[in-house]
Amino acid sequence: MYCNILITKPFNHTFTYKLKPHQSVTKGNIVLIPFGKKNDQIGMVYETYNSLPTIAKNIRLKEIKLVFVKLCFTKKLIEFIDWIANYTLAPKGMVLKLFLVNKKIIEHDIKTDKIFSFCPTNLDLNIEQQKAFKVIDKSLVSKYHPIVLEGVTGSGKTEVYFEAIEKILTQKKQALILLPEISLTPQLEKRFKQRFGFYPDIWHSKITEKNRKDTWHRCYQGFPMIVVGARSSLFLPFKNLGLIIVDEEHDLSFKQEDNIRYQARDLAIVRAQIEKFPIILSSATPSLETYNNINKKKFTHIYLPSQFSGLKLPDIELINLQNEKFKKNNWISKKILKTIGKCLEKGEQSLLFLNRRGYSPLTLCQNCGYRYQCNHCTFWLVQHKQKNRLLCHHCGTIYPILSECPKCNKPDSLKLIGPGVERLAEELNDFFPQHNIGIMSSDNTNTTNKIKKIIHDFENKKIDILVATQIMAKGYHFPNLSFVGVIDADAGLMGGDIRAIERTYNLLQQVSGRAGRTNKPGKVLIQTYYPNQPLIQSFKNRDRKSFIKRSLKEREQFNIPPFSYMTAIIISSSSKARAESYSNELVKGSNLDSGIDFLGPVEAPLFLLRGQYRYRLLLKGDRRQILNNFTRNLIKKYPPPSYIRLIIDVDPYTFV
DNA sequence: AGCACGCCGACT
DNA sequence: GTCGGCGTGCTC
Repeated sequence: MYCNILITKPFNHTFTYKLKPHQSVTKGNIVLIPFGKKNDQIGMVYETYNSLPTIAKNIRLKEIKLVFVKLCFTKKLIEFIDWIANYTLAPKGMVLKLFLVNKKIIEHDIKTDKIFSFCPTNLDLNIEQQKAFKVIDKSLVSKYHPIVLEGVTGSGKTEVYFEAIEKILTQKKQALILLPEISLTPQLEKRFKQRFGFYPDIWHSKITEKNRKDTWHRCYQGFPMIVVGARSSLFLPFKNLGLIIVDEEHDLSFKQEDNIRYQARDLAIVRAQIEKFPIILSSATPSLETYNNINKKKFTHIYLPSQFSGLKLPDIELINLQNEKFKKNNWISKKILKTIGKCLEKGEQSLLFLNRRGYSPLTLCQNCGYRYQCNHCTFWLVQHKQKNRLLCHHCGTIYPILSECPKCNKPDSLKLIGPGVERLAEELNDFFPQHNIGIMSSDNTNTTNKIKKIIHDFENKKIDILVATQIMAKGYHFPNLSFVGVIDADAGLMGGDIRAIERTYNLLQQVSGRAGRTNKPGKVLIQTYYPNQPLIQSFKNRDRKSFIKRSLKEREQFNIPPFSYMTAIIISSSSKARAESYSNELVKGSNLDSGIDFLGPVEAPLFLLRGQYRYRLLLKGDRRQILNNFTRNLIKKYPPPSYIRLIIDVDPYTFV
């Protein structure tokens, strides 16, 4: 007997192997095989033959080393793998690798000593929540359309989907809650425990090897369980999955941008379709794509109004920076300072939001104008005062802070342009020296203990004013926070990136949602140079509907997603000339009558990244399948030489 | 993706 | 002389 095996390496094709006399396999079996110099690589049986297949005539076939008899992927799971590879244009072997993770997990021997015990509880939902749950409940049995659960922060979306999970638990099935970021898991874990009395399984890149093995195998065995996880948990081998929740559906982190490129939320919808179970997309600010699907009646829409939760929405006010006179190296307006002062008097906390890490985003020489730039990337270096260094936020390279200009050698000539969170904290300190000012950014929240400490300090009023980046915009609940100041609402509106506008809107909404959540309404002040900008206006008037409507209309006019399909091809090489000439070859080689629009090649936004020169091509078409076939044929016709690295990004998030 | 083979520069 | 840089090609 012979079989073709898909290996967890970047191949689209299978490799043929011989079976040992006593072995037998079926499609989906996980096996250990010799491959190249290694003699124990993991793979999956993809086709089986009773006699030698013709393709493998001139090759010395190797034998399968070991068949994991207990491990066999189902037809539906293989269908899902094939679908992902076909859609994302990633090598099938790499897609398989997402599911098989690593050898240690596969080889782990399975023991089920855990006992599943769960007592249903009856929880009080308010009228609106009950109404919402009724819609979900109906689809839990009859199903099919993905359900969008929309409601502002604090309106009780979690309680509603917990109710659905309870139902899944009583049916002894499995459910998955997908979160956009690891940092959100502890919060949800805690709430879950409070609600259900036991902890869910956690799955993301930082869990321990033991938990990883345990969770993977219990998923595979179909043990009743709830998994809370980041993107990668979508690739767990659930045998008995009955529901997926995608929390913070709109979050751009669901789009994986390194390694294999995929949109976890979109793939979750596909998995639900293939395996025939319901899926709930939960968000305070559903994405444009999702709204479009609601409009087209592909998704069911549930809206949770906030007024039933006793929640008071904060008062939003704009500050026109054009009328503001700032002292040198000051960025906080008088009105914000005054409001913070009032809060401090009342013993309430404030938060300043600026989405910029470090002390200063740009350093230049006052004498010769030299700008500090990363040696490997087209990117300014960011000054970090706390860690006393310059840092490239793209590749992470650390540079020392020099006392003189590296170009003209003039001492003490360096000037720091613009603020980061560290610098704002310094400014605040000048005004409120007797109060505690905290900083929260990815630089000081990179371990769970550090996060816990900051959250704890803020909750216990050891911090009076917190200066934070977007890292705090998600999920945290600070009961005594009554004021939020946005330092630069205009950041992210420039640069022609259409998604940036949507992102800014969401960020503003999330950030201002932090203000005054318990019984007293909060205050939000927003600094902007463009108070009449449509986005700013619709945000101030809480008119997200018209914002969405206008954005969708714009996209329809320009025929961009979700009204067309795009694929980006990123061509990179350490040689600029080689990258350029291969890019041109691709463009010349493409048939102009194909109905596919071709843009580029252009220098990628980060032209030099980690020492690689990068060009971008953008393909646009009306149908995904046609566009994908076109892309596949193009690459087949012009296979990249080994000195060129190709990244194919299906549904790219930046259209530059 | 790994890994080995092989061809060039710069060290004891 | 050789150590090691990475460009190139192969894996049933």
